[in-house]
Amino acid sequence: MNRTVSDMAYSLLSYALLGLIQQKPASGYDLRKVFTETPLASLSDSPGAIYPALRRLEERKLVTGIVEGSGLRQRKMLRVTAAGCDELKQWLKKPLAQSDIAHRLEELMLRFAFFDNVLGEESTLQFLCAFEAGLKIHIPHLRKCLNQDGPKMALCARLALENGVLGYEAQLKWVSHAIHSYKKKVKQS
Amino acid sequence: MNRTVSDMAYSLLSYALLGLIQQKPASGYDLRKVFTETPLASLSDSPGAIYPALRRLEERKLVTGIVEGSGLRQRKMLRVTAAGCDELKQWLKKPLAQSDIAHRLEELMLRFAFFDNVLGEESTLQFLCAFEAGLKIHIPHLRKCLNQDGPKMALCARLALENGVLGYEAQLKWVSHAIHSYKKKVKQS
DNA sequence: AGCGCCATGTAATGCGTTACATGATTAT
DNA sequence: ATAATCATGTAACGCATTACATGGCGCT
Repeated sequence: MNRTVSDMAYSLLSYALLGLIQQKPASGYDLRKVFTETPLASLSDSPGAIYPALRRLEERKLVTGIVEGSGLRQRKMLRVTAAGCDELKQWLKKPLAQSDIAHRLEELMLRFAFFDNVLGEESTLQFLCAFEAGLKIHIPHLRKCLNQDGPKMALCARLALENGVLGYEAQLKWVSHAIHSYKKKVKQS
Repeated sequence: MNRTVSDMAYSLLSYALLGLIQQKPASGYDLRKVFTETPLASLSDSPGAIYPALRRLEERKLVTGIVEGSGLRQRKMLRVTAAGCDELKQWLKKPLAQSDIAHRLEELMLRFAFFDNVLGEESTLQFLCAFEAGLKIHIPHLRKCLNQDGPKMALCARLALENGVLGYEAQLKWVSHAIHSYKKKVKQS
């Protein structure tokens, strides 16, 4: 997977939590519900994952928590610090590598979902165009694999590979739709 | 993610290795190359993941290794045992849950890619039909989210959600193509 | 009175990541 | 000769998983 420390200072879960808290201050319980109830996020909703991750974010001063305890029954509301917002922005701005397209599509989409109000219009369009360009390189490569090895492969294996190709082609359709939507919005503002 | 021990006795990587070894006896190095060079498998190709995983498979008697050492420069060729083949079959035969469709599509496709020569035609078609049925439940659910929350969401977040929906719709197209291909093959034999 | 939800955690365990290490063989 | 590839590992580390634990609150 060739991922070095500089690529990922924090875990995906941490970034997702950071992004959600940035959108709207929330408690650990709120965040858990996002992962259990909403379709986005195939991330862990278990308290054993979330609370330690939040503690780490707090230790590293990316978020701060204020206990909203009316008596007992306390709720710790978390909000991002300036450093946290900066760290999030760094993550979102990471240039997208071809290997991200080949192996980490979910991470790319998770990042993109947090672009609003953090990255500007220019960066967003840049991301989408880079994504489109990457897909246009990756898809022919996959098709070549399919044409070369497909006839030799057993049926299910070949169908699974075709599934991958069709998935990427759907991504390509999406990205041109996304670019169109985004440009329309830019013009309106 | 609600995954209990009975759901996943071994890691995804372990099953992928087991499946590949079942297809064709291989050395650790061969298996690494599969993960670095072929498009299928977003799994780790690092020796620190693969060799320990192979050792565990050997300890648990799911594979056996014979050292093919012409002098030095040894190569340990691994092949599945009867127990290993059985364990693989158990994994492949697991009934697919709705949560698999919502959160673990990659795992489903990985499983499907190993169906050839392990599961029969009936199980394979059953899997595809269950997958299709699951998608037909999941897609309207996602669409509903999009229609309800979409207007309230910021643009990138909404586009990311749309990306998910389009992805699942591509899956639905694929599955009907796959069922068609598979039925054609069954008739021929 | 008891059940389910709110709300936050901890402990043991297993596994993947990263980085390091070793040595043989083939190509240039 | 020396770089790249073959081939297999180990050690420290971080993090997710699983299961367990605690207690208040609201409803019936």
